[in-house]
Amino acid sequence: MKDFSRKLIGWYETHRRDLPWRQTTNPYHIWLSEVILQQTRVDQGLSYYLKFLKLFPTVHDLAGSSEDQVLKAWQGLGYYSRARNLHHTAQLVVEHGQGLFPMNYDGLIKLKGIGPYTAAAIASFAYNEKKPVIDGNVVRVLSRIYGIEHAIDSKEGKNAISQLAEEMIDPRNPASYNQAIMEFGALHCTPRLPQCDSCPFHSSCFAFAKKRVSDFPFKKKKTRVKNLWITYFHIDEPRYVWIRKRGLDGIWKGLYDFPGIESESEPDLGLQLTEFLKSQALKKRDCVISSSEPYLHILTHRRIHARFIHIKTKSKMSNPLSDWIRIAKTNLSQYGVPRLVEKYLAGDSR
DNA sequence: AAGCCGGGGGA
DNA sequence: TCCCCAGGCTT
Repeated sequence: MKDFSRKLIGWYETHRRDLPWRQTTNPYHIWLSEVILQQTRVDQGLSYYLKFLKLFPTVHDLAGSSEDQVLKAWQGLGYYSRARNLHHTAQLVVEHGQGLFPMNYDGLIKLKGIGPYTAAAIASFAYNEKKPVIDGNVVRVLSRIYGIEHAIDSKEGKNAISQLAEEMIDPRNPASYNQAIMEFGALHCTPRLPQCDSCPFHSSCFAFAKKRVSDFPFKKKKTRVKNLWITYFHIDEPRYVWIRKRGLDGIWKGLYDFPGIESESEPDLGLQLTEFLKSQALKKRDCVISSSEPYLHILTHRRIHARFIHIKTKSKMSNPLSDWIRIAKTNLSQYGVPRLVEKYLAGDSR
């Protein structure tokens, strides 16, 4: 619909925020910004975008770094698979594309970490290809205006939205249209308290006409939260500290933390400490032991109850597990750690 | 289709 | 508290 695009882009031109990734058509810059902004607010991602451009000015710099360096730079932003995929894709682009990104949506979406949204964003912003972006903002705007009565996390809901998005995109200005509809959702047609009174689509919005704005969009499922208890052993030798790299497929994969024990019910701290000391043949009189206050770390799908047991000792561990790493304390800051550990280290790690 | 993956902000 | 954020991957 031509009128929709005209009004939308008109709104955008007067209300748009001045954001650095809107000043460029460089696919590397666009890709970086889009991955950083996946499930992440602009306010939260902006400083990371600037930091990444400074640390890794080109895709060659990113590819030439280590995954650990990328994860360290990503520390605190969450969803760390994004950082691992970013590094992987940078290396692939350098090795198989001479540092050039694929020139269209179909090529982009084959890359790790680039799904339908990100491929459409890069294709439209960098190449002006006519592919509609469908993010949380777009879903909200379209579902309200058209009154989508299907759950947006169902197949029917997704089909309805993507069909509408295809019809609505402005073939003359795909890049501007995509920027505009996302910005409109982010600033005007917000999840709560949208500014319907001053909305340019006031008279053509189904949800507003029916006084059902808060009904759209809706989901069928909500994620449920599981409790997780972690007991960390902060083994503090005079010049060294033990850490471990998190592997497998769980939370914080690729980051570092302390050796520890995880459980889905509340553990017996005294027992865990006793068994730890026994396993390392440590005598209590050879250590200074203190326990941190409990840390409650709230995530979307987890409530993590963490406790840091600080064990100051001059003894060397007699039986470290295979994934433990002994590093100089002065090097600890080079390792990417979860926010939880970062907070502990910044606070009462004495 | 459903589950999993972080961290933070707004109401 | 609850919901959501310029989503994507795995099972």
